[in-house]
Amino acid sequence: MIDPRLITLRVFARCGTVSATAELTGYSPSAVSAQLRELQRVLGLQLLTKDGRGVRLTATGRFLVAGSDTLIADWESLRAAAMEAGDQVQSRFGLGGFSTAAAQLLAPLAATLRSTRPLLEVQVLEANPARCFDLLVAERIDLAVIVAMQSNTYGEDDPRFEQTVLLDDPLDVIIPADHPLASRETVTLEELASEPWITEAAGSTYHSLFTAAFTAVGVTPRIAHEAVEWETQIAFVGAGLGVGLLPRLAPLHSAENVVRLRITGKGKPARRIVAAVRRGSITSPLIQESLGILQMRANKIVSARPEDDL
Amino acid sequence: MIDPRLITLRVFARCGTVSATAELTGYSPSAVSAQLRELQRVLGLQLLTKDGRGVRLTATGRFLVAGSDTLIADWESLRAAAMEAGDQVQSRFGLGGFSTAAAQLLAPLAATLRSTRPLLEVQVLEANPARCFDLLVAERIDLAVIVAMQSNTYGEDDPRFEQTVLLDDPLDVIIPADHPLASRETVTLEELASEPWITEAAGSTYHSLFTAAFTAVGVTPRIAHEAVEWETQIAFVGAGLGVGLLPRLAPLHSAENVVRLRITGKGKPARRIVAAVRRGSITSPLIQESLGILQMRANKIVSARPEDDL
DNA sequence: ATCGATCATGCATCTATTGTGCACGGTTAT
DNA sequence: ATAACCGTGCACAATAGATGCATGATCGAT
Repeated sequence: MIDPRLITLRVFARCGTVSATAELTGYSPSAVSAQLRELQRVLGLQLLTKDGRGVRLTATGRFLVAGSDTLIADWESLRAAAMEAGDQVQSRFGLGGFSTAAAQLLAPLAATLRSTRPLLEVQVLEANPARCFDLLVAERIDLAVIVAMQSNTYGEDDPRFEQTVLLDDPLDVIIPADHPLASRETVTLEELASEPWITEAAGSTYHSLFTAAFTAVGVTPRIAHEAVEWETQIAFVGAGLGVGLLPRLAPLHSAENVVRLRITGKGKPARRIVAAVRRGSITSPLIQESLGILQMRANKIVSARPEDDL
Repeated sequence: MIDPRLITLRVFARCGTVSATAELTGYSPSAVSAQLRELQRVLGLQLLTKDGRGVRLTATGRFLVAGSDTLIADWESLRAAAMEAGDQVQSRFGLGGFSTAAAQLLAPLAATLRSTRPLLEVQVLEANPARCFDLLVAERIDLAVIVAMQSNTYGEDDPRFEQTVLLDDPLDVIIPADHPLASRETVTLEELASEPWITEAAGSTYHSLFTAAFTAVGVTPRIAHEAVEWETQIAFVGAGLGVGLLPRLAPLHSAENVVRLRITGKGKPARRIVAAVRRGSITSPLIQESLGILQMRANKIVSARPEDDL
């Protein structure tokens, strides 16, 4: 309902370049350029200035973008209230999420929605957390499921988003099936301190989670191997190369030679899974229903494993 | 910046029929119909129902329209602030007003703006007060100058408009030049109680002003003739057919055989001239400038006449 | 300093949206 | 019953808007 050109401007304010804006919004760079030019013309305002080989927001532009936060939120709020009052939902619904979250939570959600609301057009986009927020601003998606990290999570008071904790996804240990501890039901990180560890590449989303878990118990683990995907990591463990941490949400499938154990003791690492929506839209019936489904699904998976796993 | 289809819906909410909405917005009825249909489709909401040979807002529709008031006001407010911050003004500016107000106040304003801001596209629409408010909602005009009446003025708290009093335009008496009182500078209504009066048709905008003036002094005037335009009324007075009331803003031009006298005594009738804008836009530089010009112009005219007149 | 990469924008082209005009069906009032 | 009115569907036209490529400008690296 808000002029798409203003949305484009807001996306530009986030990413700073026309090309990136084009990529995020799904337009071509020319279209973004034309839209921004047209926006300035119709408002009679100079919003952009040349800056090197790129363009940059003017003070007026920044002012407009900042002020538009409440405008967008108000619209979302109004739309949500109208949906609720009319007992109807929108025709399109975009979901975004990262890796395991997307696979384990979003896919079932999308499937459920498709069956309960056949005429609803559901679209799922896999994207990392930062991009998810961009996609929310760009209105490509309406709901994002992300792993909360200091780097990507926004404050409670961010005027653009509203976030609700879905669950704290505990990290389990995966060890080779022939490992001495494999028959145990739970372990502590201290017991595994001297093991060779398999983790993600330093700087990746989950690596900081890994280090945080061990600094909590005062142990410095030895990193033997690095993997990018969970599947790879699991395979490494299965091959006896070491042990690793695996979020409970991540499925083991029926990997041979690998056992999942719960962690006990004072170091109980977990990653926080958060749902983010555009501010104001949280009361929308479809969002509410989706959050319920996600939460139910998440709790079921977390409480079920590892007993029922494999 | 707000989707024009929502504006169309808001206009429809005011006037109730597609045809009237089309006339007000400048679209064809088919276009309005298509816009409303499209709006419902994209929102996934049913906003209209068939009602006899017309259509009517659903509860959801009314809800949406009511809620959109603040949205529009927020946008106007933001735009005004951005204009102010950027020290720039919009490229188009629509003015609306009624009869003498339009002629005496808006025309000079438009002329001034045209000269001081050559690249600003100024448009003036003559329309009665009620229509002016419709045109404001339809965003055909941005500023309206109207004569305040209980019937057309809206409360201070109306979420759609903001109104500021420009001036109280006093009513003068016009009498034939050969009338015994013609050499006087001021008269009271009581002195003219027995004169044959010339007024507007009963039920017209100014007729109630006429009656209100006399009820205030407890006199029941004899209405001899009725005219629709000021010019006609002045001609009647010039022909010696009676006396009449003329707002000071209305020019006598250099009508032969007619004299304008100020009214003294406890019955000092006046009509209130009000400027109305969409809520939120009042702080816009262009609006502020226009209000200043209008006020100055109005005060000059009111204080100058009738001495400098003819 | 040169070359390549990146970025924004203008232009020609095409597409798709959107408005118009007319005709039709349904409803109300005379 | 007839006429007036209202809203809507359809064919057509106009306009807005997106694309892809080319261009110019800037920055970084060799």
